[in-house]
Amino acid sequence: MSSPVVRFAPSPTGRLHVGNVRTALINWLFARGHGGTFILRIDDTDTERSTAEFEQGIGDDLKWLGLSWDNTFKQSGKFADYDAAADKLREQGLLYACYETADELDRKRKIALSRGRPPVYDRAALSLTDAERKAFEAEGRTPHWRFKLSGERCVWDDHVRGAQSIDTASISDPVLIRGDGSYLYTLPSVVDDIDAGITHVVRGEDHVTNSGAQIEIFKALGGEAPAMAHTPLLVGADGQGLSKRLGSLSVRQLAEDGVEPLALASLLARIGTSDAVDLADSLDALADAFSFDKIGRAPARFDETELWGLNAALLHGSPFDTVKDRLADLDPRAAHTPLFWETVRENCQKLSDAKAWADIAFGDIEPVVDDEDRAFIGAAADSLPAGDITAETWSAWTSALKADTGRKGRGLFMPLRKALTGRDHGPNMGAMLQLIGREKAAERLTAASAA
RNA sequence: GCUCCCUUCGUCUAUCGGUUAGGACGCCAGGUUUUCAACCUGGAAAGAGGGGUUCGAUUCCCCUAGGGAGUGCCA
Repeated sequence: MSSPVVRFAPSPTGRLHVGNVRTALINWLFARGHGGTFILRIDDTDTERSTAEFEQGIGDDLKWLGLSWDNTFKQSGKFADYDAAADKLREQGLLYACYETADELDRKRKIALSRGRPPVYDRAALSLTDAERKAFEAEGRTPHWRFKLSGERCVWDDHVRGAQSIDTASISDPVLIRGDGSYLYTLPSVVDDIDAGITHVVRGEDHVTNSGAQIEIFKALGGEAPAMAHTPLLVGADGQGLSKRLGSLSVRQLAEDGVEPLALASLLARIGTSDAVDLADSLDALADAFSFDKIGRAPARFDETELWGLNAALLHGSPFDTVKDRLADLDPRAAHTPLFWETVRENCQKLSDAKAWADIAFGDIEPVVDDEDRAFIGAAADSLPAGDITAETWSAWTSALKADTGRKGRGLFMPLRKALTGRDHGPNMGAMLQLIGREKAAERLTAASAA
């Protein structure tokens, strides 16, 4: 395949959530895997709802995930191009003025529905006389403009869905220009796709009907429609649509909750595909493995439990150097020695979990001791080897305790763990003892045996 | 209502009419270990339901049920 050119086209009316960032990721992976170009297009034709803040936020979300773009532009700067395209359509008689109000259209839809008919626009405006048009304009109505669909079946070979066929007679002629003269997304998208030389339109399957109409617009504007790939949408772990939970599943929220970018990318790139969902080494590795024909046609389940599993796996394999700075921000004590991270990472699902272990290793804790272990802890306090605590201290100490007390296994180790860390689970005790240090260890053991 | 799409172990999926229906994650058990984790070994676990077509259906067709999407002067 010659280098593809793809685009991700969010509208800056909110932050990215897992659903649309997945579309961005798939576009990026496809481009990256084929030496192509990834364009970020800001669809801000809806000037009412679009904000510069959201635009910035979307960029931040993409960068956080690790997606960079080769080029970016905003639709709000290209109105002249859209005007020219609209003229071209008018010349062909494919763009016609309509005078119905939103309420009237709404009523027409309801009537059609109540009669068991599909709510397709009846093209009443097409048979308006000049006098009628003048009358409408005299009462102050400004027209909105619809594209005249051919009424034929629009077919294409979708990279994900296979052979597609949309009966354009069964859908309404799309409104391209609002009554106030502003553009809806339909026409600008096509104009920009032609202009940018987009070779593949990759988006969610909520757009398949749009594609039917837009392919006709591509043709009317003299362009050849790009290849199309419509991916199934995401559903929640319960199999239900994601829409109600979108707020909590924003990229920003997930990042704040401690999700690592590569964990999210690994999950989003693989769910709903025939590849196993596991942690990828890098985005590039994901790109190498990516292929449209691995994507299934059923909705893909986005399961947060799975995400956290990947997040933990990522952290467990992260070397100290890669997290040192963030650890220092979290708690300066956690970044002093690689031993700390190497010891506690196996017990972290998110990086911030290390904070609790730093408190246990370096702060003050409440030792935990069961009554029947009190004497044993007392003996342990007395036999703590003298001198600095090294990697060997723990095993020397516990071996001696084993010989002296006859305790072994869980009965030997668990009381020590609880007395030293205040918890019944946690990282390797040999290393924890080193981190805790002689002084604090002695204090805790004494406190536990006396309590 | 109408249109389109989908339905295989708990989950994501493989299977291009004939398979002991395979894999991954998860789960369970055993092993190892010092708890957790990791690791090793083993195990349980699936064709939504009903009709066809066929020598033979998970696979093809129809119906039903369930799910997703669309049906906007949103994108």
